[in-house]
Amino acid sequence: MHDIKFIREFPAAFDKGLARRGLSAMSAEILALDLEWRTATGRLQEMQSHRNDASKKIGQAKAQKNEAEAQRLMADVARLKDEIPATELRVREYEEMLNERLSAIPNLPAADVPDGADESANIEVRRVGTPRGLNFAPKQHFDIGEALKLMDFDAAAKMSGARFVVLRGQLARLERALANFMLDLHTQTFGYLECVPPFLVRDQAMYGTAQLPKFRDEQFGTTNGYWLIPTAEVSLTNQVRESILDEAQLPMRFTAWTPCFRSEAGAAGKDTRGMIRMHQFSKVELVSITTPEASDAEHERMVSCAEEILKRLGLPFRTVVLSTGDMGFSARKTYDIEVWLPGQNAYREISSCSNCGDFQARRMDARYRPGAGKGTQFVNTLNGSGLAVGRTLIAVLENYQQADGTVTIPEVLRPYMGGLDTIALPHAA
RNA sequence: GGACAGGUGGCCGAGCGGUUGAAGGCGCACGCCUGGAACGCGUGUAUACCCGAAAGGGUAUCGAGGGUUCGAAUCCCUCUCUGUCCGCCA
Repeated sequence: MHDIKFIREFPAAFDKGLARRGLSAMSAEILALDLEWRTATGRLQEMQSHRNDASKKIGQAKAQKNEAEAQRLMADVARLKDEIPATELRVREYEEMLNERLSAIPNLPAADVPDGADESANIEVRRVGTPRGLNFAPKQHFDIGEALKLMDFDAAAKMSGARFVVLRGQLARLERALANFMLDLHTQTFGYLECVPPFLVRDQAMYGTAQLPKFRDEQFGTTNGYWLIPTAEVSLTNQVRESILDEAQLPMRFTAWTPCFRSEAGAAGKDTRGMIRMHQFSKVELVSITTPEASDAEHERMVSCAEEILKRLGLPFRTVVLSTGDMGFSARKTYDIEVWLPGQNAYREISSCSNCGDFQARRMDARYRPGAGKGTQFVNTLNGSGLAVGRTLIAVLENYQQADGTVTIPEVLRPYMGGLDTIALPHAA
Protein backbone atom coordinates (compact mmCIF):
# COMPACT_ATOMS: atom_id res chain seq x y z
CA MET A 1 0.00 0.00 0.00
CA HIS A 2 1.26 3.40 -0.87
CA ASP A 3 1.46 6.35 1.45
CA ILE A 4 -1.00 8.97 0.24
CA LYS A 5 1.10 11.63 1.95
CA PHE A 6 4.09 10.65 -0.13
CA ILE A 7 2.02 10.95 -3.30
CA ARG A 8 0.75 14.37 -2.23
CA GLU A 9 4.23 15.57 -1.52
CA PHE A 10 6.15 13.95 -4.37
CA PRO A 11 3.71 13.17 -7.18
CA ALA A 12 6.43 13.34 -9.81
CA ALA A 13 8.64 10.85 -7.98
CA PHE A 14 5.66 8.54 -7.58
CA ASP A 15 4.87 8.62 -11.29
CA LYS A 16 8.50 8.14 -12.14
CA GLY A 17 8.61 5.00 -10.00
CA LEU A 18 5.51 3.69 -11.78
CA ALA A 19 7.09 4.46 -15.14
CA ARG A 20 10.10 2.34 -14.20
CA ARG A 21 7.64 -0.49 -13.66
CA GLY A 22 6.14 0.15 -17.07
CA LEU A 23 2.99 1.75 -15.67
CA SER A 24 1.40 5.01 -16.67
CA ALA A 25 1.21 8.03 -14.38
CA MET A 26 -1.51 7.88 -11.73
CA SER A 27 -0.77 10.66 -9.30
CA ALA A 28 -3.10 13.23 -10.87
CA GLU A 29 -6.08 10.92 -10.75
CA ILE A 30 -5.28 9.77 -7.23
CA LEU A 31 -4.78 13.27 -5.93
CA ALA A 32 -8.08 14.40 -7.45
CA LEU A 33 -9.80 11.61 -5.55
CA ASP A 34 -7.84 12.52 -2.45
CA LEU A 35 -8.97 16.12 -2.68
CA GLU A 36 -12.61 15.05 -2.94
CA TRP A 37 -12.13 12.93 0.12
CA ARG A 38 -10.45 15.65 2.12
CA THR A 39 -13.11 18.20 1.21
CA ALA A 40 -15.90 15.87 2.25
CA THR A 41 -14.03 14.96 5.43
CA GLY A 42 -13.63 18.60 6.34
CA ARG A 43 -17.31 19.23 5.87
CA LEU A 44 -18.26 16.20 7.90
CA GLN A 45 -15.99 17.12 10.77
CA GLU A 46 -17.41 20.64 10.85
CA MET A 47 -20.91 19.27 11.22
CA GLN A 48 -19.86 16.79 13.87
CA SER A 49 -18.12 19.52 15.79
CA HIS A 50 -21.27 21.62 15.67
CA ARG A 51 -23.37 18.69 16.84
CA ASN A 52 -21.01 17.79 19.69
CA ASP A 53 -21.03 21.38 20.83
CA ALA A 54 -24.81 21.57 20.86
CA SER A 55 -25.15 18.22 22.59
CA LYS A 56 -22.86 19.38 25.33
CA LYS A 57 -24.94 22.48 25.86
CA ILE A 58 -28.13 20.43 25.90
CA GLY A 59 -26.62 18.36 28.66
CA GLN A 60 -25.82 21.46 30.64
CA ALA A 61 -29.27 22.96 30.09
CA LYS A 62 -30.93 19.75 31.24
CA ALA A 63 -28.70 19.65 34.29
CA GLN A 64 -29.90 23.15 35.14
CA LYS A 65 -33.51 22.12 34.52
CA ASN A 66 -33.68 24.67 31.71
CA GLU A 67 -36.03 22.61 29.58
CA ALA A 68 -36.94 25.46 27.21
CA GLU A 69 -33.31 26.12 26.33
CA ALA A 70 -32.72 22.40 25.81
CA GLN A 71 -35.65 22.16 23.43
CA ARG A 72 -34.41 25.14 21.48
CA LEU A 73 -30.94 23.63 21.06
CA MET A 74 -32.37 20.27 20.06
CA ALA A 75 -34.38 21.87 17.30
CA ASP A 76 -31.34 23.78 16.18
CA VAL A 77 -29.29 20.64 15.74
CA ALA A 78 -32.07 18.53 14.25
CA ARG A 79 -31.29 19.31 10.63
CA LEU A 80 -27.79 17.86 11.03
CA LYS A 81 -29.52 14.52 11.47
CA ASP A 82 -30.07 14.29 7.74
CA GLU A 83 -26.86 15.80 6.54
CA ILE A 84 -24.37 13.94 8.69
CA PRO A 85 -25.23 10.39 7.54
CA ALA A 86 -25.24 11.48 3.90
CA THR A 87 -21.86 13.12 4.21
CA GLU A 88 -20.52 10.18 6.15
CA LEU A 89 -21.54 7.92 3.32
CA ARG A 90 -19.82 10.13 0.78
CA VAL A 91 -16.60 10.18 2.82
CA ARG A 92 -16.66 6.41 3.05
CA GLU A 93 -17.22 6.02 -0.67
CA TYR A 94 -14.24 8.20 -1.50
CA GLU A 95 -12.18 6.33 1.05
CA GLU A 96 -13.07 3.01 -0.50
CA MET A 97 -12.33 4.22 -4.00
CA LEU A 98 -8.99 5.54 -2.88
CA ASN A 99 -8.09 2.35 -1.03
CA GLU A 100 -9.15 0.19 -3.93
CA ARG A 101 -7.02 2.25 -6.23
CA LEU A 102 -3.97 2.33 -3.98
CA SER A 103 -4.07 -1.33 -3.03
CA ALA A 104 -3.82 -2.39 -6.67
CA ILE A 105 -0.61 -0.46 -7.34
CA PRO A 106 2.66 -2.33 -6.96
CA ASN A 107 5.53 -1.16 -4.80
CA LEU A 108 7.98 1.34 -6.27
CA PRO A 109 11.39 -0.06 -7.21
CA ALA A 110 14.44 0.88 -5.16
CA ALA A 111 16.89 3.29 -6.75
CA ASP A 112 19.53 0.62 -7.44
CA VAL A 113 17.19 -1.81 -9.23
CA PRO A 114 18.01 -2.10 -12.94
CA ASP A 115 15.35 -0.82 -15.31
CA GLY A 116 13.95 -3.25 -17.82
CA ALA A 117 10.81 -4.77 -19.22
CA ASP A 118 11.39 -8.39 -18.20
CA GLU A 119 13.88 -10.99 -17.02
CA SER A 120 16.23 -10.26 -19.89
CA ALA A 121 17.22 -7.10 -18.03
CA ASN A 122 18.09 -8.94 -14.83
CA ILE A 123 21.70 -8.56 -13.80
CA GLU A 124 23.86 -11.40 -12.56
CA VAL A 125 25.64 -10.31 -9.40
CA ARG A 126 27.64 -13.46 -8.73
CA ARG A 127 28.14 -17.03 -9.81
CA VAL A 128 29.27 -19.66 -7.34
CA GLY A 129 30.52 -23.16 -8.05
CA THR A 130 31.12 -24.78 -11.42
CA PRO A 131 28.89 -27.42 -12.94
CA ARG A 132 30.52 -30.79 -12.51
CA GLY A 133 31.63 -32.25 -15.81
CA LEU A 134 29.65 -35.36 -16.62
CA ASN A 135 31.01 -38.00 -18.96
CA PHE A 136 27.50 -39.12 -19.89
CA ALA A 137 24.31 -37.40 -21.03
CA PRO A 138 22.67 -35.99 -17.91
CA LYS A 139 19.05 -36.96 -17.33
CA GLN A 140 16.32 -34.70 -16.11
CA HIS A 141 15.12 -35.21 -12.55
CA PHE A 142 11.88 -36.93 -13.52
CA ASP A 143 13.69 -39.55 -15.54
CA ILE A 144 16.05 -40.18 -12.66
CA GLY A 145 13.25 -40.32 -10.10
CA GLU A 146 10.96 -42.51 -12.15
CA ALA A 147 13.78 -44.91 -13.01
CA LEU A 148 14.46 -45.24 -9.30
CA LYS A 149 10.72 -45.95 -8.83
CA LEU A 150 10.61 -43.30 -6.14
CA MET A 151 8.81 -40.53 -8.04
CA ASP A 152 5.30 -41.27 -9.31
CA PHE A 153 3.39 -38.70 -11.34
CA ASP A 154 0.81 -41.19 -12.57
CA ALA A 155 -0.33 -42.19 -9.12
CA ALA A 156 -0.63 -38.53 -8.15
CA ALA A 157 -2.56 -37.71 -11.34
CA LYS A 158 -5.15 -40.38 -10.60
CA MET A 159 -6.16 -38.74 -7.38
CA SER A 160 -5.28 -35.09 -7.97
CA GLY A 161 -4.67 -34.47 -11.66
CA ALA A 162 -1.76 -32.61 -13.18
CA ARG A 163 0.98 -30.83 -11.25
CA PHE A 164 1.10 -33.26 -8.34
CA VAL A 165 3.59 -35.96 -7.47
CA VAL A 166 4.10 -38.77 -5.02
CA LEU A 167 7.59 -39.22 -3.63
CA ARG A 168 8.42 -42.48 -1.98
CA GLY A 169 11.15 -44.19 -0.03
CA GLN A 170 14.52 -42.47 -0.05
CA LEU A 171 13.21 -39.57 -2.15
CA ALA A 172 10.48 -38.88 0.38
CA ARG A 173 13.15 -39.04 3.02
CA LEU A 174 15.42 -36.77 0.99
CA GLU A 175 12.73 -34.11 0.95
CA ARG A 176 12.50 -34.29 4.73
CA ALA A 177 16.28 -34.38 5.08
CA LEU A 178 16.67 -31.23 2.97
CA ALA A 179 14.08 -29.37 4.98
CA ASN A 180 15.68 -30.40 8.27
CA PHE A 181 19.12 -29.44 7.03
CA MET A 182 17.84 -26.02 5.96
CA LEU A 183 15.95 -25.38 9.19
CA ASP A 184 18.91 -26.41 11.31
CA LEU A 185 21.24 -24.06 9.50
CA HIS A 186 18.86 -21.11 9.61
CA THR A 187 17.95 -21.57 13.25
CA GLN A 188 21.30 -22.63 14.69
CA THR A 189 23.70 -20.59 12.59
CA PHE A 190 21.69 -17.63 11.35
CA GLY A 191 19.41 -16.94 14.29
CA TYR A 192 16.00 -17.43 12.67
CA LEU A 193 13.18 -18.48 14.97
CA GLU A 194 11.49 -21.66 13.78
CA CYS A 195 7.71 -21.42 13.50
CA VAL A 196 4.87 -23.77 12.68
CA PRO A 197 2.28 -21.30 11.40
CA PRO A 198 -1.24 -21.76 10.03
CA PHE A 199 -1.48 -23.05 6.46
CA LEU A 200 -4.99 -21.62 6.15
CA VAL A 201 -5.49 -17.89 6.54
CA ARG A 202 -8.22 -15.30 6.24
CA ASP A 203 -8.67 -12.58 3.64
CA GLN A 204 -6.99 -9.89 5.69
CA ALA A 205 -3.76 -11.86 5.99
CA MET A 206 -3.64 -12.39 2.24
CA TYR A 207 -4.39 -8.73 1.77
CA GLY A 208 -1.60 -7.82 4.19
CA THR A 209 1.12 -9.47 2.16
CA ALA A 210 -0.65 -8.38 -1.05
CA GLN A 211 -1.74 -11.70 -2.56
CA LEU A 212 -5.15 -10.03 -2.41
CA PRO A 213 -6.92 -8.29 -3.97
CA LYS A 214 -4.96 -8.55 -7.20
CA PHE A 215 -3.89 -12.18 -7.35
CA ARG A 216 -7.04 -13.97 -6.31
CA ASP A 217 -6.86 -16.27 -9.35
CA GLU A 218 -3.50 -17.65 -8.32
CA GLN A 219 -4.75 -18.83 -4.95
CA PHE A 220 -6.66 -21.81 -3.66
CA GLY A 221 -9.51 -20.90 -1.33
CA THR A 222 -11.77 -23.08 0.76
CA THR A 223 -15.54 -22.98 0.53
CA ASN A 224 -15.79 -21.40 3.96
CA GLY A 225 -13.57 -18.40 3.52
CA TYR A 226 -10.03 -19.58 4.14
CA TRP A 227 -7.09 -19.40 1.75
CA LEU A 228 -4.35 -22.00 1.48
CA ILE A 229 -1.07 -20.19 1.81
CA PRO A 230 0.88 -19.87 -1.46
CA THR A 231 4.00 -19.34 0.65
CA ALA A 232 4.81 -19.19 4.36
CA GLU A 233 5.65 -15.53 3.77
CA VAL A 234 1.95 -14.93 4.37
CA SER A 235 1.76 -16.61 7.77
CA LEU A 236 5.19 -15.59 8.98
CA THR A 237 4.89 -11.94 8.04
CA ASN A 238 1.36 -11.58 9.35
CA GLN A 239 2.55 -12.57 12.81
CA VAL A 240 3.28 -8.88 13.43
CA ARG A 241 0.12 -7.49 11.85
CA GLU A 242 -1.79 -4.87 13.84
CA SER A 243 0.94 -4.51 16.40
CA ILE A 244 3.36 -1.90 17.66
CA LEU A 245 6.78 -3.38 18.40
CA ASP A 246 9.64 -1.93 20.39
CA GLU A 247 12.68 -1.07 18.33
CA ALA A 248 14.71 -3.28 20.68
CA GLN A 249 12.74 -6.30 19.43
CA LEU A 250 13.99 -5.76 15.90
CA PRO A 251 15.12 -7.39 13.78
CA MET A 252 12.75 -10.35 14.11
CA ARG A 253 13.76 -13.34 12.02
CA PHE A 254 11.32 -16.17 11.36
CA THR A 255 11.63 -19.40 9.44
CA ALA A 256 9.15 -22.19 8.70
CA TRP A 257 8.92 -25.31 6.59
CA THR A 258 5.45 -25.42 5.11
CA PRO A 259 3.54 -26.69 2.15
CA CYS A 260 2.67 -24.03 -0.43
CA PHE A 261 -0.36 -24.10 -2.70
CA ARG A 262 -0.58 -22.30 -6.01
CA SER A 263 -3.13 -22.58 -8.78
CA GLU A 264 -0.49 -21.70 -11.39
CA ALA A 265 -3.16 -19.91 -13.39
CA GLY A 266 -1.46 -18.33 -16.35
CA ALA A 267 1.35 -20.87 -16.31
CA ALA A 268 -0.44 -23.28 -18.60
CA GLY A 269 2.05 -25.15 -20.73
CA LYS A 270 5.04 -24.07 -18.63
CA ASP A 271 7.17 -26.75 -17.01
CA THR A 272 4.51 -29.36 -17.54
CA ARG A 273 6.83 -32.30 -17.03
CA GLY A 274 8.42 -33.09 -13.72
CA MET A 275 8.12 -31.37 -10.39
CA ILE A 276 9.44 -27.92 -11.20
CA ARG A 277 6.00 -26.35 -11.07
CA MET A 278 3.49 -28.05 -8.79
CA HIS A 279 0.16 -27.05 -7.27
CA GLN A 280 1.64 -28.14 -3.96
CA PHE A 281 5.25 -27.96 -2.91
CA SER A 282 7.19 -27.48 0.27
CA LYS A 283 9.45 -24.61 1.05
CA VAL A 284 11.57 -23.35 3.91
CA GLU A 285 10.80 -19.67 4.15
CA LEU A 286 12.74 -16.83 5.75
CA VAL A 287 11.06 -13.63 6.95
CA SER A 288 12.65 -10.62 8.61
CA ILE A 289 10.98 -7.66 10.29
CA THR A 290 13.32 -4.68 10.57
CA THR A 291 13.60 -0.94 10.81
CA PRO A 292 13.76 0.99 7.52
CA GLU A 293 17.42 1.79 8.19
CA ALA A 294 18.37 -1.86 8.62
CA SER A 295 16.41 -3.45 5.80
CA ASP A 296 18.93 -3.16 2.98
CA ALA A 297 21.65 -4.83 5.03
CA GLU A 298 19.14 -7.44 6.21
CA HIS A 299 18.28 -8.14 2.58
CA GLU A 300 21.90 -8.90 1.72
CA ARG A 301 22.18 -11.04 4.82
CA MET A 302 19.06 -13.01 3.90
CA VAL A 303 20.35 -13.75 0.41
CA SER A 304 23.62 -14.97 1.87
CA CYS A 305 21.72 -17.29 4.25
CA ALA A 306 19.89 -18.84 1.32
CA GLU A 307 23.08 -19.10 -0.73
CA GLU A 308 24.84 -20.86 2.13
CA ILE A 309 22.43 -23.78 1.77
CA LEU A 310 23.47 -24.27 -1.84
CA LYS A 311 27.16 -23.85 -1.02
CA ARG A 312 27.00 -26.54 1.62
CA LEU A 313 25.08 -28.84 -0.69
CA GLY A 314 27.73 -28.27 -3.34
CA LEU A 315 25.20 -27.05 -5.88
CA PRO A 316 26.38 -24.47 -8.44
CA PHE A 317 24.25 -21.35 -8.62
CA ARG A 318 24.12 -17.77 -9.67
CA THR A 319 22.43 -14.82 -8.04
CA VAL A 320 20.65 -12.19 -10.08
CA VAL A 321 19.03 -8.91 -9.16
CA LEU A 322 15.64 -8.65 -10.84
CA SER A 323 14.88 -5.77 -13.15
CA THR A 324 11.94 -3.47 -12.53
CA GLY A 325 9.87 -5.43 -15.04
CA ASP A 326 10.47 -8.84 -13.42
CA MET A 327 9.88 -7.95 -9.77
CA GLY A 328 6.87 -9.09 -7.80
CA PHE A 329 4.08 -6.80 -6.68
CA SER A 330 5.24 -6.08 -3.12
CA ALA A 331 8.97 -5.86 -3.72
CA ARG A 332 11.13 -2.80 -3.91
CA LYS A 333 14.12 -4.99 -4.71
CA THR A 334 14.49 -8.71 -5.34
CA TYR A 335 17.35 -11.17 -5.70
CA ASP A 336 16.69 -14.50 -7.33
CA ILE A 337 19.02 -17.41 -6.76
CA GLU A 338 19.16 -19.81 -9.67
CA VAL A 339 20.56 -23.31 -9.28
CA TRP A 340 22.31 -25.21 -12.02
CA LEU A 341 20.28 -28.07 -13.49
CA PRO A 342 22.46 -30.28 -15.72
CA GLY A 343 19.42 -32.12 -17.08
CA GLN A 344 17.99 -28.85 -18.36
CA ASN A 345 21.40 -27.37 -19.05
CA ALA A 346 20.14 -24.19 -17.42
CA TYR A 347 20.02 -22.16 -14.23
CA ARG A 348 16.57 -22.29 -12.68
CA GLU A 349 15.05 -20.22 -9.88
CA ILE A 350 15.31 -21.88 -6.48
CA SER A 351 14.96 -18.85 -4.23
CA SER A 352 13.61 -15.34 -4.40
CA CYS A 353 14.51 -12.83 -1.69
CA SER A 354 12.61 -9.56 -1.57
CA ASN A 355 12.79 -6.39 0.42
CA CYS A 356 9.25 -5.03 0.60
CA GLY A 357 10.10 -1.86 2.49
CA ASP A 358 7.02 -0.65 4.39
CA PHE A 359 4.65 -1.70 1.60
CA GLN A 360 3.26 -4.76 3.40
CA ALA A 361 3.57 -3.14 6.82
CA ARG A 362 1.08 -0.45 5.81
CA ARG A 363 -1.37 -3.06 4.67
CA MET A 364 -0.93 -5.04 7.88
CA ASP A 365 -0.65 -2.00 10.15
CA ALA A 366 2.61 -3.30 11.60
CA ARG A 367 4.57 -0.58 13.34
CA TYR A 368 7.35 -0.05 15.83
CA ARG A 369 8.33 2.62 18.31
CA PRO A 370 11.72 4.10 17.52
CA GLY A 371 13.93 4.09 20.60
CA ALA A 372 14.61 7.78 20.19
CA GLY A 373 11.88 10.21 19.30
CA LYS A 374 8.12 10.02 19.55
CA GLY A 375 5.43 8.31 17.60
CA THR A 376 5.45 5.14 15.56
CA GLN A 377 6.82 4.06 12.21
CA PHE A 378 5.99 1.24 9.89
CA VAL A 379 8.38 -1.69 10.01
CA ASN A 380 10.06 -3.07 6.92
CA THR A 381 9.36 -6.63 5.85
CA LEU A 382 11.56 -9.01 3.91
CA ASN A 383 10.96 -12.51 2.73
CA GLY A 384 12.95 -15.14 0.92
CA SER A 385 13.00 -18.81 0.15
CA GLY A 386 15.68 -20.64 2.00
CA LEU A 387 15.04 -22.75 -0.11
CA ALA A 388 12.24 -24.23 -2.21
CA VAL A 389 12.61 -27.83 -1.05
CA GLY A 390 11.14 -29.55 -4.10
CA ARG A 391 13.40 -27.70 -6.47
CA THR A 392 16.39 -28.37 -4.23
CA LEU A 393 15.58 -32.05 -4.43
CA ILE A 394 15.52 -31.74 -8.21
CA ALA A 395 18.90 -30.03 -8.15
CA VAL A 396 20.41 -32.73 -5.96
CA LEU A 397 19.12 -35.46 -8.27
CA GLU A 398 20.43 -33.82 -11.42
CA ASN A 399 23.77 -32.64 -10.08
CA TYR A 400 24.58 -35.81 -8.15
CA GLN A 401 23.34 -38.34 -10.69
CA GLN A 402 25.72 -41.11 -11.72
CA ALA A 403 26.09 -42.90 -15.02
CA ASP A 404 24.47 -46.02 -13.55
CA GLY A 405 21.30 -44.17 -12.57
CA THR A 406 22.08 -43.93 -8.89
CA VAL A 407 22.32 -40.65 -7.02
CA THR A 408 25.07 -39.77 -4.57
CA ILE A 409 23.84 -38.05 -1.42
CA PRO A 410 25.68 -34.81 -0.60
CA GLU A 411 27.88 -35.17 2.50
CA VAL A 412 25.94 -32.66 4.60
CA LEU A 413 22.69 -34.56 4.10
CA ARG A 414 23.97 -37.98 5.08
CA PRO A 415 23.40 -37.49 8.82
CA TYR A 416 19.79 -36.69 7.92
CA MET A 417 19.54 -39.82 5.76
CA GLY A 418 20.63 -42.30 8.40
CA GLY A 419 24.16 -42.37 7.02
CA LEU A 420 23.06 -43.40 3.54
CA ASP A 421 25.46 -42.27 0.79
CA THR A 422 23.64 -43.37 -2.36
CA ILE A 423 20.08 -43.63 -3.58
CA ALA A 424 19.68 -46.64 -5.81
CA LEU A 425 16.85 -48.79 -7.15
CA PRO A 426 15.12 -50.52 -4.26
CA HIS A 427 16.08 -54.16 -4.16
CA ALA A 428 18.76 -53.46 -6.75
CA ALA A 429 21.71 -54.39 -4.61
C1' G B 1 -21.80 -28.82 17.95
C1' G B 2 -24.21 -27.31 23.09
C1' A B 3 -24.08 -24.04 27.67
C1' C B 4 -22.13 -20.08 30.14
C1' A B 5 -18.56 -15.82 30.87
C1' G B 6 -15.95 -12.04 28.77
C1' G B 7 -13.36 -8.35 25.07
C1' U B 8 -11.97 -0.68 27.96
C1' G B 9 -5.20 2.89 27.02
C1' G B 10 1.91 -0.23 26.88
C1' C B 11 -0.19 -3.55 31.03
C1' C B 12 -3.86 -4.35 35.18
C1' G B 13 -8.52 -2.39 36.24
C1' A B 14 -13.10 1.33 37.27
C1' G B 15 -16.97 3.24 34.60
C1' C B 16 -24.61 6.47 36.50
C1' G B 17 -26.94 7.65 28.55
C1' G B 18 -24.72 14.07 29.24
C1' U B 19 -18.37 18.68 30.73
C1' U B 20 -15.30 10.60 30.06
C1' G B 21 -10.01 10.35 25.81
C1' A B 22 -11.95 7.74 29.59
C1' A B 23 -11.09 7.18 37.49
C1' G B 24 -7.32 4.38 40.09
C1' G B 25 -2.91 1.46 39.91
C1' C B 26 1.49 -0.43 37.39
C1' G B 27 5.01 0.70 33.87
C1' C B 28 7.66 4.54 31.29
C1' A B 29 9.89 9.75 30.68
C1' C B 30 11.52 14.26 32.83
C1' G B 31 12.38 17.23 37.28
C1' C B 32 13.23 17.71 42.65
C1' C B 33 15.48 15.04 46.62
C1' U B 34 20.67 11.96 47.05
C1' G B 35 27.75 11.47 47.16
C1' G B 36 25.15 7.91 43.83
C1' A B 37 20.75 5.03 43.89
C1' A B 38 16.17 3.08 45.97
C1' C B 39 12.13 5.34 48.53
C1' G B 40 9.40 9.78 48.38
C1' C B 41 7.38 14.18 45.94
C1' G B 42 5.97 16.82 41.39
C1' U B 43 4.93 16.94 36.17
C1' G B 44 3.95 14.34 31.88
C1' U B 45 2.75 9.97 29.31
C1' A B 46 -2.76 6.45 23.31
C1' U B 47 -3.52 5.93 17.99
C1' A B 48 -5.07 7.52 13.24
C1' C B 49 -6.78 11.27 10.21
C1' C B 50 -8.16 16.54 8.75
C1' C B 51 -6.93 21.99 8.98
C1' G B 52 -2.41 24.93 10.13
C1' A B 53 4.35 27.41 8.34
C1' A B 54 4.08 26.69 13.54
C1' A B 55 1.72 27.30 18.06
C1' G B 56 -2.52 25.12 18.09
C1' G B 57 -7.47 23.57 16.67
C1' G B 58 -10.88 19.73 15.02
C1' U B 59 -12.79 14.61 14.06
C1' A B 60 -12.82 9.50 15.01
C1' U B 61 -11.50 5.31 18.01
C1' C B 62 -13.56 1.59 24.77
C1' G B 63 -13.44 -6.20 19.75
C1' A B 64 -16.20 -5.12 14.57
C1' G B 65 -20.59 -3.48 12.11
C1' G B 66 -25.56 -1.71 12.40
C1' G B 67 -29.66 0.63 15.42
C1' U B 68 -32.15 3.88 19.29
C1' U B 69 -30.97 9.18 20.92
C1' C B 70 -29.97 16.08 20.44
C1' G B 71 -25.96 13.02 22.80
C1' A B 72 -23.69 5.88 23.54
C1' A B 73 -17.80 2.78 26.62
C1' U B 74 -22.78 2.72 28.96
C1' C B 75 -29.30 0.65 25.90
C1' C B 76 -30.85 -2.87 21.51
C1' C B 77 -29.44 -6.21 17.24
C1' U B 78 -25.84 -8.94 14.26
C1' C B 79 -21.03 -10.68 13.72
C1' U B 80 -16.25 -11.85 15.55
C1' C B 81 -12.47 -13.29 18.92
C1' U B 82 -10.97 -15.19 23.78
C1' G B 83 -11.84 -18.12 28.25
C1' U B 84 -14.45 -22.13 31.02
C1' C B 85 -17.49 -26.57 31.12
C1' C B 86 -19.96 -30.58 28.22
C1' G B 87 -20.02 -33.49 23.64
C1' C B 88 -17.16 -35.11 19.43
C1' C B 89 -12.38 -35.77 17.51
C1' A B 90 -6.31 -36.36 15.33
